[in-house]
Amino acid sequence: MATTFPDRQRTLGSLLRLPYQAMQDTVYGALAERGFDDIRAAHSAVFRHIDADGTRLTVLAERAGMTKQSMAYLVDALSQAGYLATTPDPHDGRARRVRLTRRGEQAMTALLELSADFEQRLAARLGVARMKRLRTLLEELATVVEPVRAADTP
Amino acid sequence: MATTFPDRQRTLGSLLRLPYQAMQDTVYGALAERGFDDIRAAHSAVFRHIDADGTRLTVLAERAGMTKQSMAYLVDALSQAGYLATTPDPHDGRARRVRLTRRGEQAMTALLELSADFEQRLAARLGVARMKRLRTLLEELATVVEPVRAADTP
DNA sequence: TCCAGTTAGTCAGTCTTGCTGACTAAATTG
DNA sequence: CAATTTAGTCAGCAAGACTGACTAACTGGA
Repeated sequence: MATTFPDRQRTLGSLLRLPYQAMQDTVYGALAERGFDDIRAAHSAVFRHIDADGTRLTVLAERAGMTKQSMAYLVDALSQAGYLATTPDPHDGRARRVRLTRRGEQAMTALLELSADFEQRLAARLGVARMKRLRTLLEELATVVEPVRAADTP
Repeated sequence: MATTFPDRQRTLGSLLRLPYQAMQDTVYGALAERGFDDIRAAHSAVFRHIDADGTRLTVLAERAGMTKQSMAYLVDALSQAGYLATTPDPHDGRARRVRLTRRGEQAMTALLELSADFEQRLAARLGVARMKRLRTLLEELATVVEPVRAADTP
């Protein structure tokens, strides 16, 4: 018999991870089926943070909370796959602006659609009202997370 | 000016990821400060799924949703660091039972404590009632995720 | 009972995604 | 204008996941 640890209740972490993982798997799986099979979850760090009129590599890295080398790696892959184009920054000879190509925009649209889809399917089972409350609570949680995190090392 | 994409509202995914990441960082950071500095977030796949009287490698892998090779890698690292001990299964000469050592139990206790701590600090800011509602909704969400995921490829 | 098939785990190699450190070239500032 | 900062690149490393091919041990049916 599996003697489970007695006091082991689900941590908040696992409650957050479960739906997050499921969503990732489903959304990126579906994205691949739609023909965007060279986009992986890690690449979302770019899509999430890029502006409509282009963004510098360093800014992308900052926003994503990673090193510029790591961001460069992601941008490189997406560029080679045709989702991004980089142009030199007219105001700064060192910098390059990273922009979405048309195909990049299509990918991002698909990504947002599929995410909304997944959420809607969850809402259909959970109840729309509940999903709305959940969303609201998560948004409130977001505003509260950073202070707690910062208070970590006083 | 950063011309953000107009219709970009937060996806459910990012709402889940933000607190999850923060919690991971905080909890595993604090765990390191308590002297368990050789335990990384990936190792939680073991702690989460191991039973008090030991568990087979393959079972751990199944529960964690990963290959047995990957799980073996994690178990190996934790064994070398003294958190796990493996004994041959008396009923099956092929199998090994993986168990927590005393130190392993201490680590797991710390892990659960620190997780509860973090949740409590969030609750203090969010309000206990809200945190309770959030938890309930996340638990309900969990029961609903698998069906939706399965319905993915009909 | 024995042999065919399944199961537990290992070995070897690969890929993805992050990191650090050292560097060049361009911009900024005192 | 020299010193410093900033943007990005190059090279190398590590963790954590994967696949494929394998050995040893168990199991069920003829």
